[in-house]
Amino acid sequence: MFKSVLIAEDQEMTSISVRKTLEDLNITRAEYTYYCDDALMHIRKNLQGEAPFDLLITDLSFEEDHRKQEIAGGVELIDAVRKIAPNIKVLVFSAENKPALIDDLFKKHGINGFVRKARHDAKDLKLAIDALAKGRTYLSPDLKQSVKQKNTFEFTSYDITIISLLSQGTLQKNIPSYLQENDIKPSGLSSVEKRLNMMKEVLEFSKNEQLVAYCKDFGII
Amino acid sequence: MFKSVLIAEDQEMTSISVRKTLEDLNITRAEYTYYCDDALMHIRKNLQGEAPFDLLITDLSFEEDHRKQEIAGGVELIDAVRKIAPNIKVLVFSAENKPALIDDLFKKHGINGFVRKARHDAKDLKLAIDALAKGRTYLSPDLKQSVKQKNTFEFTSYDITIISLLSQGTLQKNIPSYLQENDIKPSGLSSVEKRLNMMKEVLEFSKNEQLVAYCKDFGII
DNA sequence: TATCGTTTTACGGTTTCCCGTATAAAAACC
DNA sequence: GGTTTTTATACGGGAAACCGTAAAACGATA
Repeated sequence: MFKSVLIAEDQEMTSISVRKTLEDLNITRAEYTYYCDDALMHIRKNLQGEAPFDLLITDLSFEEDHRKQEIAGGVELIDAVRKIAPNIKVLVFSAENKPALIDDLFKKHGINGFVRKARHDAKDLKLAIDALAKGRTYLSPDLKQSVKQKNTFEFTSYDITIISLLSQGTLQKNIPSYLQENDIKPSGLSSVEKRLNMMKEVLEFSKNEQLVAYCKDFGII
Repeated sequence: MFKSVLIAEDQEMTSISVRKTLEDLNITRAEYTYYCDDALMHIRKNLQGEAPFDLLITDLSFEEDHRKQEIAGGVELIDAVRKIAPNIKVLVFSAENKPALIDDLFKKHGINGFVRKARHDAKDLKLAIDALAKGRTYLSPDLKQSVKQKNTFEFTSYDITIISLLSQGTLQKNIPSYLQENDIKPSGLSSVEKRLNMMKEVLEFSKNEQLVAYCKDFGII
């Protein structure tokens, strides 16, 4: 089992229950921070000490307040931590439930587990910590299907660029000039139209507004 | 101080910390439910008993699962509870931070306190319970300003209908026929255009796609 | 280099959207 | 009841988006 755990969570109430959960698992050495910057600092400080952290439990969204932070959210914190402590296990504890996003966390940010803040999250969290301690990964049961099934369509970065521009108010006919300036190819208006049509056909949409709504819902943009 | 408290909260972790908070305040008689229907049942059952509940602490959003529920969310629960137990104090504990919505809770649904799930929510919750016990109302400090200032733009149900239709792929020119079928007035195309223009002007947008993205971001649709 | 196949771009016609103005209806006021 | 003010609808010209087709550019291969 883990010897030393760090909790990065800005909600006091949730932080308290996570600590209590650790106590239940007989993990006595746990520290907690309410800010991402503090979390990174704690980890850095204990790197060479007698008891470096072997598990980080972190939220994804942290609220801004008067204290200016270098690290804005959980994803950036994970990347920063991984750079200085590659072997620490990372368990994300968040209310997020967008499959595309969670998939990314495992594949691109190398997290070891994800527990969603939901009905049985206390039990879930214990199971997750246990699984991670045994070298396995963990994903909340209610998410397992949705992440696997790879929701219908794989958006390329090109697609995301186009839809983002639309959602920011860029005129379709002005997208080519933006693409050229950023050396993105193809940049022709017809190519943009073609790609949009293709996306809409696959997803059975007829309007750009639907695409934007869809991408917002699944955290793609 | 309160004698008997009921907690309606679907997240196990949060429910645990709320119970712990009550213990800290020496409130020993607390029950908890993970579903709205159960909460109403508990209150109804204890109405005539020796210790009817004098405080309800409830979340707003409850997730659906296999158990079919009559009461879908916190707002409906509050209304239902108020009908059978007009004197119970109601404290909402939620991550919600839309000023318009919170304002409504106090004015139209007669809640006594609102604590936002945020950085200092544990301290906040204790202060709130104490305030309510003394017959006062309570609102999280970070919300006090924003509720007053009624931020940005107030979407009417008419606005939301229009933007929802767009996000579902309805052609703008077909919106009038939908509005007529549902007896929504005004139903003219010009009126729809006018309203869309007005929204875009206020929010400094130029395209419908931006409106859809904005409404998705703030949970308006 | 020539040829084939694919991808990208250019162009034109049609539909939809955008926006201003004019008319019609309703509400408020005297 | 009549007038003013506000609100809703109708219409039309121009811009943007949509969609199919044709031409051009590109890549791989021989």
